[in-house]
Amino acid sequence: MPRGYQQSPHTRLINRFVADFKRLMLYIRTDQILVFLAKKYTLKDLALELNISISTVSKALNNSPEISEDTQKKVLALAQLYHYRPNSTALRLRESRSNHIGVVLPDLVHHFFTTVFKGIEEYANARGFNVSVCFSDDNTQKEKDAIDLLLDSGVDGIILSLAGQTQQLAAWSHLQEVAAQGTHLVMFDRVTDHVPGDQVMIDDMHSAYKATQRLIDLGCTRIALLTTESYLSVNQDRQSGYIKALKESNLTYEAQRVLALPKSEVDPASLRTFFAECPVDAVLCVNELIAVQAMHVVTALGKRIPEDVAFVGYNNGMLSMYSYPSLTVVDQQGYLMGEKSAEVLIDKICSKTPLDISKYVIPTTLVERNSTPNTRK
Amino acid sequence: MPRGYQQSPHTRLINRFVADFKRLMLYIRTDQILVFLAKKYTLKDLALELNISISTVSKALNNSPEISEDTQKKVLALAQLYHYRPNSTALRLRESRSNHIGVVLPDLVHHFFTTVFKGIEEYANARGFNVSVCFSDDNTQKEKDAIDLLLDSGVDGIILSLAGQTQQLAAWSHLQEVAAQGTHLVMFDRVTDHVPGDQVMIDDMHSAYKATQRLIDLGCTRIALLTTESYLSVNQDRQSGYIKALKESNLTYEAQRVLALPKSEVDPASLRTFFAECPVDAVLCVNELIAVQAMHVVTALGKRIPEDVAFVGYNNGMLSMYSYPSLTVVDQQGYLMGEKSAEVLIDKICSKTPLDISKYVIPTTLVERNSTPNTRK
DNA sequence: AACGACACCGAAATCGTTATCGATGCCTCG
DNA sequence: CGAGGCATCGATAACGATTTCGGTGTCGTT
Repeated sequence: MPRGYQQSPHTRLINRFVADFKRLMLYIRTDQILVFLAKKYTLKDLALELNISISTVSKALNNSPEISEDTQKKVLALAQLYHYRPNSTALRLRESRSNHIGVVLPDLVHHFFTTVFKGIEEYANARGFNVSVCFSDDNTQKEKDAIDLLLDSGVDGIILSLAGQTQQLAAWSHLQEVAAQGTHLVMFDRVTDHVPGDQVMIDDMHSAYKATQRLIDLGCTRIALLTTESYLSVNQDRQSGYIKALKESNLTYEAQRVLALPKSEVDPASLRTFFAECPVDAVLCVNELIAVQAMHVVTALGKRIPEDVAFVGYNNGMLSMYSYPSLTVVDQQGYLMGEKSAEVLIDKICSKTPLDISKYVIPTTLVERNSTPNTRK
Repeated sequence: MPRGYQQSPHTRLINRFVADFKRLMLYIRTDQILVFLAKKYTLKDLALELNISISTVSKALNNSPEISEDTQKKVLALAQLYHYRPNSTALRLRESRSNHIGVVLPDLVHHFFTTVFKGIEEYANARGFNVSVCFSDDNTQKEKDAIDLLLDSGVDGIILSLAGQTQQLAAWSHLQEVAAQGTHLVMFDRVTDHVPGDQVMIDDMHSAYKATQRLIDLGCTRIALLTTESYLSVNQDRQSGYIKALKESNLTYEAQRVLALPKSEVDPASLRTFFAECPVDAVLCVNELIAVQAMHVVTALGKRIPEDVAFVGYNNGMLSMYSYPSLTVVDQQGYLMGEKSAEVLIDKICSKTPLDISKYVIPTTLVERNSTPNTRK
């Protein structure tokens, strides 16, 4: 026997019998062909069965030139027969990379986050990365738990949009922990400078400015703003843009035309009193959910959209598309934002030299539909 | 020196200096405090620094009784200082469990899948499991790729809802591969018996039967069905339920009152011709997207909802809630379905003895809103 | 004084994989 | 016939953590 000089042939034979016997026992015990087949095969199993060493099997499967064609064929055949897949955990341990990123989202009911996530997922998958998701429900404690879970699961990086409460409380310690673990962080949409990490966002101020400007161009002069309570930085920026556009056109900014709703739910009654007391000819809403509900209220008050009141919202989602009338919106291009976030993160993970922290601004577009007139009144 | 009899004190000292030196070099090279701190600390690092063995550090961190209080305090202090976290990959390799499940969804634009996913995610997180998501876009090849990615990433189990194309082509091999890998599989909503795995679903036939029955009770006699092209088993079942209810009430089932739309997009023109040519007093739609669009068309034709035409849809989503009029729907209780799927899967993963394959039926409810009259006509 | 119990700690195996470094024959060439 | 090259393969370390087992010194008991 030409092989087997380093380990006695007898040992090999015995080992093989032991392996076979174990499988047989497993088979008999469960009495199910499927479970029998479902054993996770390792290099060791293949090696024992073929009576060659683990290294040889590994090299054969990896197309190493130092393995004879004959051996390689045998190995490949057996591997295929047993549906062998390398144990990814072992690989990760060696490579000390998991090809795995985590995403923390405030929620998933908003169409915006759904599309961002889609962008992240598709880009990451295309580069062979797995994506785990957690939700913060705009709650700081849940955000912390989510980050802990992701860090403990060994992700290479995290993409996150800040929970509302976190921005409100300015509680950054759980996020700084991410950097302390040497895990890369990318924030999108709701970002902060208090935590080291890249930022991907839209220019909220400018987009609101442009949307308001468009309403003014269409002949509107009494423009309302429906926003949420102020702790979300993006909404503050949008309000700034709204005010800037008004001032530039010499329209007075009246605080009574701004309604800040509690984020959790929209109260139709407060909308009714607002629109009843405050005559307006246009409304800018910081999301589509508020917009469609406001449109219902305004319609119920006997006003026509867009002739009497024009509406512009944010988020190019299903509600905007299929509302009646369909809603003109600022498209935040969530898909692009997701793609960019994933790209930035994965580039960082893959690069050896540390890259600088940077900020990216995704352009927005105004999608005009039937809630705004197509010509100046 | 009481300790150090197994390894010479000199070796220890040298090792510690080497460790310190390496860290120093890293520090100088990157010139960033943060990166300096961001080094991933291992048990080895702590052990070198404290001049004790790796085993001792491990036992100290795990509250082993055989470690002196003194030593444990020192270890814990250093671990905290360096933000030590055990390397999860190494743990997984030992435990041969990843505490990680994968989810494959046809898409995320449908509110239904969003809620199911939320249910899965929250339940899994509560039990310390990570959740990775992939999308099939109703495409068999992408479904296969997604499963490959998940299997390669070493998930303990997979939750999936079949891609439309997969059901159409009856292509099951990539799903059987999951079982062959010894990975547990749970299917929800769109399920099949051709693949070994648990099933969580609603009783589509019965829910459509009940919805149709309700319309009949409200005095409707000419009830239309808007469905998608037939390869989705759930929609076939719903059609059966619809037909059954008609027959039981001695209403004739007329094929012309059933419109099967291509899944990709709803063509308003075909809806217009359908409603123009086919006088109906009620419509059952297999999802909310079709329903709201049909409502727009019917409204445009001058009919009133619900007085002239009543509408019932599926999926209790944002569109149903905020459409005008708001839509009566069959609530599939996506959240419950997600929770149940995750529960079944994780129970299987955690149990040592193989459990039998089983099917679970989640009850549906009819959420009545303004698209159906509240009393009999 | 000798022996055993006990407290405390370290070495080594293990999980599955890859990469490095030998090691073995065989063949060829001088 | 011996040396060296080549083709082919195996042993081993390493990744980071846990756990079993064994070892050391101390102290108390007889």
